[in-house]
Amino acid sequence: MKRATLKDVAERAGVSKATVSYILNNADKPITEETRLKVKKAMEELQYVPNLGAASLTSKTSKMIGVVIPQTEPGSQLMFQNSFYSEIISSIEYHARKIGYHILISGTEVDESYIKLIYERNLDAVIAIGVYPDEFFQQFKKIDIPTVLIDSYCKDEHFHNIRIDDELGGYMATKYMIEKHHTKIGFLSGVMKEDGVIKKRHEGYKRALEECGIPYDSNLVFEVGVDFTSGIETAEKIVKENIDLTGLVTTADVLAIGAIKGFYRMGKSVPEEYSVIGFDDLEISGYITPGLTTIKQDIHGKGRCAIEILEKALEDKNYPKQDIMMHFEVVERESVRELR
Amino acid sequence: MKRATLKDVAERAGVSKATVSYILNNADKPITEETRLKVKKAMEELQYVPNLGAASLTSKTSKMIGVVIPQTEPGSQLMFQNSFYSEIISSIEYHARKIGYHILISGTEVDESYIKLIYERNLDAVIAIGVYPDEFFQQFKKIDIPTVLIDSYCKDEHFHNIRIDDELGGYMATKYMIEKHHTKIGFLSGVMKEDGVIKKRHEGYKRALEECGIPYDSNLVFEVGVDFTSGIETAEKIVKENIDLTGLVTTADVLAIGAIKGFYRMGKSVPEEYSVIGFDDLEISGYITPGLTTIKQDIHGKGRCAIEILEKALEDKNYPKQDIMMHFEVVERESVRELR
DNA sequence: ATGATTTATTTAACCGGTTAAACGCGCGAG
DNA sequence: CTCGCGCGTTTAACCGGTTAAATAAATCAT
Repeated sequence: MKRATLKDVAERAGVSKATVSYILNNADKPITEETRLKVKKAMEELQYVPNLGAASLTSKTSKMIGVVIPQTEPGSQLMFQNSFYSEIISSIEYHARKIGYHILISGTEVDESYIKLIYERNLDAVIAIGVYPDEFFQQFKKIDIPTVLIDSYCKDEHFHNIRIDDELGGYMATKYMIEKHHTKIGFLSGVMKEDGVIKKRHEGYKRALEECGIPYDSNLVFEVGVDFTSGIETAEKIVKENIDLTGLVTTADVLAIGAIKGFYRMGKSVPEEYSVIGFDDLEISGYITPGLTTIKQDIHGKGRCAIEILEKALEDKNYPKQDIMMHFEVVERESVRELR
Repeated sequence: MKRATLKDVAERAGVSKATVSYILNNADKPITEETRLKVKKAMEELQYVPNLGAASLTSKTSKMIGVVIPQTEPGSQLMFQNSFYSEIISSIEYHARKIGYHILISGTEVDESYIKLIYERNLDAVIAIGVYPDEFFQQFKKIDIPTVLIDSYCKDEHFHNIRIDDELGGYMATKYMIEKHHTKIGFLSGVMKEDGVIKKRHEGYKRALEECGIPYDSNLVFEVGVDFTSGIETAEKIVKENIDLTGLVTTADVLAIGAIKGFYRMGKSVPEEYSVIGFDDLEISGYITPGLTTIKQDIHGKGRCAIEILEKALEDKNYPKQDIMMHFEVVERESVRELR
């Protein structure tokens, strides 16, 4: 009652293992229709399922793609602190499955041990989401497998890149506030890393202000963490310290949602007293009250695109490195009020 | 510049492959400290990383655990429609990693192809979250690997089970409403399956009503889907049709959040005009406005517990089947108002 | 001193596939 | 009639480990 192997199939069909293997992989070998049928029948009868692990031993391809996401808090149990990750991973998994790959998600602390995972499991490709220390990318360069970086701002042409024009995103969000006649606009973000997503958005924020003749005030910039709590605390601080602003541009929906909560806790309401604009457009953002006005990224598109690139790169070693810029747009809901 | 294999290590250390293998696996074999050191040194120098795929060929253990989640919408790209899944998976991944396992998440449509995944990848164990058709469990019984069912209500003693007392959960939520002096209490849930989670909670809802002398009214029971939209639509319907209730007991936070949105859209506010209680306590639930009063499940505990069971079951084939009942409690926030 | 044990290590078969090379065969060309 | 060739299939080595069994050396009991 044991599980059938390729050998069993071969014996039952009265052919050699090689023939079965060729048929299994639709290899480019001449096979009689008759033999093919015999073998297919045997597979059917034995309910044969190939052992991918064994196959990968010689074929050197595991049909698995690694997905790396940053571990903000080392040792944290929460892999998906930010729904952005779960949404993008949903999409990656879906499209990977369509082309016969499985994904292996790494909640690994970012260190050599991730490279280890690639070796251990013989991963065929990697998708890394987010910003990492340069050293991390150096390690990846050594292993020569197709790698897609999403939102990384790594300039190395050794990798495929998918990102958005973050500067423009920051600009658009700020501009939107200004169009609603806000002039005292804060900027709430995670910590800015050199050449990171957040820094770019911050530049866009500054450009929009400048363009409209609004002086930049560093007291209105809040560099915290990318989580609900940071949003709450900042909003509370704004109210408590009576910081003079009416609009808040944020770099993540979780920050915006937190800020709304913080204002509310201090007895202030959104958008009546404070306007808030998010970034990402998480699924939840349309369902909170008030609905969050935000910069909608095509999160699912990013996942799909990553797999599309890998599909080509996996079959053609010389597939040129891609640098994809995704589209985004403002979605208007209720968290920003038009002044006057 | 190729990657080192066990054979390379053996040669460099001047011992046989077997010795290296024994050392690698901390096998219960007598090995001189001297040899061990030599081998460790060689591994170090060659930066040896074992190939788990090759190992699993003979050892029959892949060090991978499959995680199945229900695909509500067939063909849906969204694997984590409900954050409940991403939260529990975070926890599973974290604890699995601690004991040296990786997880393989299946967004597979639930059919024979999942069983196929188990075979293909030689999975060592499976964790299935949610309710499935009986036929699905029958398939799992055939493959003899440790299986933990979370929230399944499958009575088969062939599996380990982790769940909560859903009847009591429904009861507590309803009772809570009643204690706040609500008497017209609706029940908003996903579709009830025979012996499913929702049915049990519904029974608890009825028991609480009965116990307090409140007549059960099937017009106040809304069996929809477990998603934001269903929540919104139901709330809108309640207002539009002027259905007479002041409190809404829901079976999921996403439903509750949707309902709050729906009420708001119809110009009604929570908790002033309608009180809503959720179920799960997702991370977001504490951060929306108003904060969601809900039945807090120990989501992370469920994940941890699943891995704890598997750890034991994997090392002891005769480890008895567990049936764990997790704890839960009401967390009070702002979505329920005390009447009068 | 001898046989029995124990300790440390090696041998070699095996896991379930893949794949380069070899093989037998029928057929058309010379 | 023989040679060369393409077709369909098989042979056998190999991938990178594991592990039962064998072996060699050291320790012990008698």
